[in-house]
Amino acid sequence: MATDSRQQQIIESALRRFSHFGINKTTMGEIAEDNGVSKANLYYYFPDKTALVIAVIKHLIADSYNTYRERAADRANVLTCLNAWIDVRREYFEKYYLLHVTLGTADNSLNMEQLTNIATYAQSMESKMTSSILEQGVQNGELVTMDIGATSNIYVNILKGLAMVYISCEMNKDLPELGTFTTISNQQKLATEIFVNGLRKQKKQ
Amino acid sequence: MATDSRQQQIIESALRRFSHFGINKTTMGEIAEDNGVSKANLYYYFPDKTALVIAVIKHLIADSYNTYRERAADRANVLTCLNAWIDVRREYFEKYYLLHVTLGTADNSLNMEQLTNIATYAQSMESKMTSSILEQGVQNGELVTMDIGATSNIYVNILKGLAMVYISCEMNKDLPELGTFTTISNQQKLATEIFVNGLRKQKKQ
DNA sequence: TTTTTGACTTTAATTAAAAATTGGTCAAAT
DNA sequence: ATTTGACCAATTTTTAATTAAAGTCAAAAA
Repeated sequence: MATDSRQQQIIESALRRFSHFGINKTTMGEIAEDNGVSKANLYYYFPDKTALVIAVIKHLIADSYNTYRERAADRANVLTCLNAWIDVRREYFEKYYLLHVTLGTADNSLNMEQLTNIATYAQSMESKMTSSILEQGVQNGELVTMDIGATSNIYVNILKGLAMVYISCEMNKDLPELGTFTTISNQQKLATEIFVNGLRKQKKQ
Repeated sequence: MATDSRQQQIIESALRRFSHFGINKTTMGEIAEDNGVSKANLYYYFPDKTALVIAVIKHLIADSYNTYRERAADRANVLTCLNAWIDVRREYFEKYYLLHVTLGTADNSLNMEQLTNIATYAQSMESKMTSSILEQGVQNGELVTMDIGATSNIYVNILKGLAMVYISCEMNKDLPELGTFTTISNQQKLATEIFVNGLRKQKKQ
């Protein structure tokens, strides 16, 4: 369908603006201009700005999971899988940093309830993906049996929390220092190593 | 010294106001009134508002460490020590929540650089305390040898990060739900259990 | 000398109104 | 089915006026 591909086109152009200038500083008029159509026409494809933002985020979620799957097809153990996932996370976080942070400081023109919902959805997707990695580890005999839902949930929150800790330090500046994203993923990997170790089944000697 | 005890008195009254109304909504005039002295006299004891805030925070840090030491004198293993520390953290965080959060959204009348410094100091103190717990665990033979500085550092950031994750959800409301603090400390304890497990030395069989 | 204060200055927060921008709508055109 | 110019309502941004609070100081009180 032509409508569908035009929607994709709009989503990608919106993503560019959101990640360059943030959500609030990107107007529907500008996005329309970028696509060579009128603002009114934009509203033929998306009912409101919130819907467009959500479409962009869902696009990003799907994209990052595809990237991970391509890359992690042959990873054998839990630690390498999680490290690969952390790398993907870092790349997307660094690339679309402004989109991420401006989600938290959104305009009143955006529907905060819907934005909260999509954030919850994103986290549940991440927890689901972590679950499947842990699940595999349990079935391999690599990890002890555990409450996989609760464990992956807390693991995701640990990653998220570590990112927040280091990002909050750079909040005064307009954009964070280049090294911050690397610092975050390094800390996340260090934490992951200890965390996975704590779930590891002891080899019988 | 009378001056010293008067300072202590001012610190305690300021702490009450800071934790009830936040730092920004507490004026030096009000603190002076609470102590039955003029505002000008307050500036005889503290050079500026920032200095008073810092004195209050240092008081709180010392107080919480004393509480921990009293309580954890006979704790034997690493996990119970860290859990005891998490409980102390929770009590102080809940009690002085508004002081904590208003530190991050401070007025321009406060010296942000000095405030950042005291926050860094607080974290280094916490890291030091965690270090001594881990150190003891290593010497007990309970934990493997490790880079204690780096490990305690990341552990403190995990605790801090988990708190940030759950607090950020309640940021829209004026004050967070009652259960949030319990949720945070429960998650912190769960993470701690896995974390300590990951540092545990394997018993020879 | 140490402590205290009233009166003062300066800086920052708050408020209110005006102007500009932007999200969103709709009938009509293609 | 798609597109648009013209339009409205709501929001943000700007500006200036007002208020309030941080911080100072010479002089008094202890």
